[in-house]
Amino acid sequence: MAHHLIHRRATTSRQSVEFENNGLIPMVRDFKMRFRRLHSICSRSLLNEPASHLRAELPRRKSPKLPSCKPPAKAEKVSSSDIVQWNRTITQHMRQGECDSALRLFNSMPAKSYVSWNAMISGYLLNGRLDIAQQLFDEMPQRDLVSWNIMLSGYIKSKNFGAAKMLFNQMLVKDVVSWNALLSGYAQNGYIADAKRIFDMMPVKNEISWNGLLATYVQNGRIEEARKLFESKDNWPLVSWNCLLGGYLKKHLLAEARVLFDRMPVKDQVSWNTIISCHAQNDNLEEARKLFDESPIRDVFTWTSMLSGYVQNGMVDEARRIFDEMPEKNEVSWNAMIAGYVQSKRMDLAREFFEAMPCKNVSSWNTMITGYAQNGDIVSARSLFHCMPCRDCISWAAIIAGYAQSGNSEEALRMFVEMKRDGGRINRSAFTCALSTCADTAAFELGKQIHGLLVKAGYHTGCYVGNALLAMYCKCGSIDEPYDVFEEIEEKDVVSWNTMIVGYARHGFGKQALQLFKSMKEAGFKPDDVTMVGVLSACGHTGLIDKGMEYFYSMGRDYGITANPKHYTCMIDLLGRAGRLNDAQNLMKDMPCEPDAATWGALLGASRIHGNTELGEKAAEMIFSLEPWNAGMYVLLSNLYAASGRWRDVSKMRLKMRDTGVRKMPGYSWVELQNQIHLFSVGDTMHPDSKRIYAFLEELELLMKQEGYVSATKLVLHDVDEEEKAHMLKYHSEKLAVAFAILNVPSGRPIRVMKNLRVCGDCHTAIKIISKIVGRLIIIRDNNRFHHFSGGVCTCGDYW
DNA sequence: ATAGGGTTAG
Repeated sequence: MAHHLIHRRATTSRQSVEFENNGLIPMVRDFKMRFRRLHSICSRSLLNEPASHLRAELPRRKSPKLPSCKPPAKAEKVSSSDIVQWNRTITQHMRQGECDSALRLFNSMPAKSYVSWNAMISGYLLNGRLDIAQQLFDEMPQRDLVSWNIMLSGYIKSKNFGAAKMLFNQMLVKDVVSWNALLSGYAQNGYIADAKRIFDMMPVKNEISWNGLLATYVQNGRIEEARKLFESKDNWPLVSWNCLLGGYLKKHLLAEARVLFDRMPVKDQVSWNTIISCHAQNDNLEEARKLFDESPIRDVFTWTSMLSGYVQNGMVDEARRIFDEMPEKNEVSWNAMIAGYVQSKRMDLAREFFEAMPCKNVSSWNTMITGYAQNGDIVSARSLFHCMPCRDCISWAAIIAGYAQSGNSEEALRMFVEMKRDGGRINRSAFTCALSTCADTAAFELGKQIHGLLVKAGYHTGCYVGNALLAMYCKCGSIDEPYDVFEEIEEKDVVSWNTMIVGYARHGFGKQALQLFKSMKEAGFKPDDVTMVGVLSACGHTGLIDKGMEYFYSMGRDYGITANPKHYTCMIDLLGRAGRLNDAQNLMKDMPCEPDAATWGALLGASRIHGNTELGEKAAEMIFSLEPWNAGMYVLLSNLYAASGRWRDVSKMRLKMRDTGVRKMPGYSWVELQNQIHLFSVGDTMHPDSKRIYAFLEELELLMKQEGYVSATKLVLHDVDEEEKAHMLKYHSEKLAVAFAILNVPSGRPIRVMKNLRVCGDCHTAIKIISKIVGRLIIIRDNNRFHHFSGGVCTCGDYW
């Protein structure tokens, strides 16, 4: 386990609140801040780079020849048209990524204007050098409004929204460009309501402002609001038409997109490309092809849209034809082709194209890594990951997912920690992956720390990440925290609701699950098959037999959901719990699909609880034929025999297991304590605290006897063979883990124990009483559900 | 000559 890897607890506090005062900050403060910043930048640059970029002189590296413009070397007076010419050249150089030669020009200018400085700043920002841009901005003798606006958008583009807001507030004069930039900052950071507020506050609006609000809605998936805004006004410029069209594309609203496209008064190449990919991505390749042929111009985007349309529809050979036909290819086209081969599991061809690709970028590497990982070749994925020239957050996410999916959770989490240490930005997908790995391995402590990082990154309100976070808490045995997470998800989808409902159900909180189901419908969501599994099992847990039946029989009519084996399993469970074994059997006979092992398992469980050995045997036979390797079922049947005193059959089962070569998976229970996993097996004496644990258990037994508890093992010992007897005399792993946790988890905090198998019945009874004696909440996760023991009762209602 | 809005791949 990798839990010891992060020792420091992540802070969950939000970043400090930023001030906002509409730019009415006194001059003095502005200068003081500026001075302090300037000072710190200067001393920093003395340590790192001797600011050669700024203090003029020529940078060390050789730069290409300068364009024709000759600087007037000896001129004493510089005409303004000369300065304009210089400025223009600086911009040209910057656009070609030639920062050094631009700087050389700048340094050799006999006279500079605002524009010269601004062009330099803007150029550095264009080339990703926020640090130098900032330094120049601070050093320039005077700034005009454009300087401020350049810096403002620079901060926003480099994801420094906090700095952007500060800068905006420091601006004494603002124009519509400044406001528009701020608006787009709010939009890009997902602050929809704030963006609207800014829009309403703007003293002057132009068409870019209107488009900014429209883009806010589109970028954040609020397509309905975007549509409403768009229809509220006429005369939108072409970009806005394209913007809404792009929104429809993202939401796969093909019909809406088509209507809008046909309504467009003017269409440019972007509009054609968008509508083509709209059709291509929505299984309408014929129409896409027609539009492709109709399109007045076909640029790389047009061709690539078509290509990726074929790829997305699994038509990799057609994609290849397009690829070969394309007059011009860029890295996106190559990557799409590689992705096509990856998807069709032709990794050798993907590799061939990858090797042949002249312009590999990070995405090409990422596609290959993801491909290898998804095709189960973690070794190749890993080797590409290690030799790629530069990694981004997607590369990390891909390798983390690869490890997680190949069952190597430990390595997956280790990579996450390493990625964090690497210092780069962690994207949503890496978070989601790491969280679901935590969920699978019940790495609660790490999961909570990741939650802290999520809040800092501002991702916790997002739907995908939020759902993963929610699932992590549910699967790690918590039920209050997930609800908080659930509430914080800003745009809940069906999965969010389902995760929460199923979470409640698995924890035995049937009432809450059904309440949430009600809210879900009120919120306008249409339940799907997963929702109904949650609802039906919640009904089972709460003993609402009739209600459950009603939901089961009406879900087709109300929501168009056909019952699958999972729904039937819930119903068998529900009827079984109520002792209605005949009804359960009849229901199974009525199933339109063949019952699977889980469904028979539910029947076996019901038979066991109600002591119906005959039915249990029948169910077990079915399970053995369907899943001969399912050791759990042999054990279950064996327990059923034991409960009815059929000891000979118990040993027969043992023989049968031996003959079929099925090995009972050894039972383990574990407790996570301060980033360490404490693992226990039956009768375990390996733990350093072993003596204390056993002494405590004996002490507990005395108290439990006073509560009327009689150990089931003591009752049946005389009929068990020697081996079994020795086994039963020992404490089961869950008891050891619970005792250890009571001794070590600070009082007031819940005790969480994980077990890889079903909780033993005797232990279940014992732990109920223990929860009462010690006055603690004990939560046990077994292989398929949660038990919350408190005050002598368990949320499973003694049926699991 | 410098600042604000839209489309394609992973």
